[in-house]
Amino acid sequence: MSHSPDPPGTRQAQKLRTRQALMSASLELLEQQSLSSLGLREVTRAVGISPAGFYRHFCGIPDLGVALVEETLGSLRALTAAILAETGDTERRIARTVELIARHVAEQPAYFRFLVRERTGGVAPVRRAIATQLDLFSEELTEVLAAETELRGWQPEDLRMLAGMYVDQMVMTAAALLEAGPDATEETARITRATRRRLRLINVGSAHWLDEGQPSSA
Amino acid sequence: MSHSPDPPGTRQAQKLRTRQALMSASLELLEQQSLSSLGLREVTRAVGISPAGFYRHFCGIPDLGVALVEETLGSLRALTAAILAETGDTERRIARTVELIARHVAEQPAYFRFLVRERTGGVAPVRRAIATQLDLFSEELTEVLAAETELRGWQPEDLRMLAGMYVDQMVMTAAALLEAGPDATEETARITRATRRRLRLINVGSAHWLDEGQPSSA
DNA sequence: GTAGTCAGTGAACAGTCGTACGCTGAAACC
DNA sequence: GGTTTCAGCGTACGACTGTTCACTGACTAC
Repeated sequence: MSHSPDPPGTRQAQKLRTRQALMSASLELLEQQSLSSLGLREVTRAVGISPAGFYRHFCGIPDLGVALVEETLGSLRALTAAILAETGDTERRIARTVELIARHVAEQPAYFRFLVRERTGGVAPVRRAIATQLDLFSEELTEVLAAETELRGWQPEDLRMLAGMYVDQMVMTAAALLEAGPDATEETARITRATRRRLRLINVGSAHWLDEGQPSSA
Repeated sequence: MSHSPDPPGTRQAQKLRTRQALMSASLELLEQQSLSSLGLREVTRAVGISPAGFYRHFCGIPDLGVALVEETLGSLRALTAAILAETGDTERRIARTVELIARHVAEQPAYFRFLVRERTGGVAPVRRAIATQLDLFSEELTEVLAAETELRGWQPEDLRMLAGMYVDQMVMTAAALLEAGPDATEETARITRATRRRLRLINVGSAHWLDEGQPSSA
């Protein structure tokens, strides 16, 4: 029997699979607690490997946390890319943006919950990793905004400020939606409505920023 | 010796003092971790009482957390009262508001760190308690805004939205200042500058809200 | 085919954890 | 005065924690 001697790369593939299992199991456990209280044994038990096996993949829970940040990045990238691809008039873009946030949060609640919770959590390296990523998105958004015709003539620092407000608004909306839970349709509607209103206010503010927003005119 | 038989109420006073010690010790320990990983023994050890003694004051760590929320309220009340008492033109009020936030956070970092961290932390009752309090502040602020002459003619829901933005902006600023640390004067200046800019944008937005902010005009 | 690599094991380590029990001694009460 | 109350103690319990070590056995490379 010329059975192929197991597909090549079986070794490394299996290792990756276990690593992935550790991460997604952690993500599940983290829905009800925070990273600083997550136990190493708790994770390995959920995956079905021995505690010692954990160290073949991570040198500790904080390390796993940082890895989770990087994985979570995927969800965030997909969301922001979808938002930035949005076209149409302002009101339509606001509606679609909020819609997109709500859908992504509903589809991948664990990722967003992790980000929102550990952004201010008790594990410094994870906090830093999340902050770095959000800053990165903010910078990307700044560049996109710089190309916007409505924002012609804006100072770079003002553009950064505006981008930061959008990013923070996204995070806060995600946090509120998660807190409401998946079945609270009425509360969810309330949150998305409030977010649309906020984005509208920010847009009105930017429309008149150059008229009276700069302190130099004082 | 007609020594007074100890001031009356010694018993209750001592109990209160121990309770207070438990709470402030917890607050200190929480600067480096989150509530869901805070150990009961860890707290009693810091205070110098036996683990069993803890139960004379709280029925568990989550209970202590909720009590901490109520205590923390004092700091928040002082801050918001100071902000609301501010007068003068818009730009001056913005500057003073941000100044006040920075000072309060610098003077009572532990309280604000606790609020910011546990607002999205892993302990549901504490999360709810903080959300309730922040909602309360938001409502109070809504009523104050309703009396503002510049906001005459605003819909109640729009006022609530604006108040919510201010509150969230406060929380986010506090979070950023805490993350920077007390000695990062340059970073602190950067943060306060950015916050002033944001508040300015919100103000410009509200100044033109009635002109074009309402979706009914579409 | 044979030697080497290495993901995962299983046992043991010294701690820590939350909780329960009955006790003590001082404050509070009548 | 005597009696009651009760904050805090000491001890003990079983369960759980992170980390280490030498090990096995399936995969890989030559």
